[in-house]
Amino acid sequence: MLSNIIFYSLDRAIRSYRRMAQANIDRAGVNITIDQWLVLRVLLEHDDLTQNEIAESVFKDQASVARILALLTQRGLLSAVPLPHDGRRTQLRVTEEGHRILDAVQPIVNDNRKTALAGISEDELAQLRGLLERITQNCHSPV
Amino acid sequence: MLSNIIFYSLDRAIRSYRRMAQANIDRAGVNITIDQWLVLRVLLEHDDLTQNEIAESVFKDQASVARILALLTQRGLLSAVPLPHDGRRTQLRVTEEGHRILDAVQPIVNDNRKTALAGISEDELAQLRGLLERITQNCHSPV
DNA sequence: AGAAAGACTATGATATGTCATTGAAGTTGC
DNA sequence: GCAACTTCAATGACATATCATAGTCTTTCT
Repeated sequence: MLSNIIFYSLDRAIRSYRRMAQANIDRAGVNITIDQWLVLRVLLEHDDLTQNEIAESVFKDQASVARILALLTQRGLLSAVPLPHDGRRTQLRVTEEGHRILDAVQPIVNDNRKTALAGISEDELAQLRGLLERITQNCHSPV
Repeated sequence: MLSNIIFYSLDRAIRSYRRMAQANIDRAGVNITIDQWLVLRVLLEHDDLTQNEIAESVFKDQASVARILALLTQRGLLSAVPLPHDGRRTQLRVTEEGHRILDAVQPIVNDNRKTALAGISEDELAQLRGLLERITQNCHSPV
């Protein structure tokens, strides 16, 4: 049975969460994806990261980040100001509209987390986190 | 910090695993994706499922399954024989080549699992599974 | 300075995820 | 036996994941 396979359970958990999270954002009438939200949120605190740094911090590919940034900019949630000291890069600033969306989404995200983790204690959460970290570590070690 | 967010840890764990798993399959010279492998494996045991049934069993969308089936058929790993009693459907049989690939991939998948779960006890695994199931359940309940 | 090496962004190609819809085929109710 | 409903597969549209590479800009080395 697939349900015995831990990675199937993992996949199911994260996908269930993503579906619920996105559905709740959509229902609130906010037009953003959770991945875009995640990137935008990182940029709120660090506006001078390279795409690779952003990618590392949200555990995505540089190519994915590039496309997400393009969409965020195109939708006016982000502004890209050329950096004087490096012609390849830009400073990525969250716009007014971007702030509005971040503000609108934050409570939804909090609710989502509460819903998803209902009935799970702090101890269990810590254990879960620890196990996930170990799996991540194991998968990174070069064979 | 993002590392405090459980869903970020979840996402990271599953993506790390997927990257490692796919890299190991590629390194072995087998030309298949893990998602295609998963679907093919299900069809090995049940060749008369509808796309929706397959989708449910591998926790994917019907649209995703349709495309994966098209690719598997196109690559000759799967044959689609029309079902006499229902003109909309076909019987999906794993071909010789499909069997060869399944046989080649199985030991790699076993190794991957072993690598990913190194140092994690049966008890911990059971707990992990339980927590993931609870999260999945929580996310499914209608708000 | 000039060349080689490295960093950075953008983009092509392919696969998948998700929602929505279409069109075909089966089922039910009358 | 026909109309309404349901099931099923295919596909369009868009977003993301991944790998690879191109093109630009910077740094380093000599």
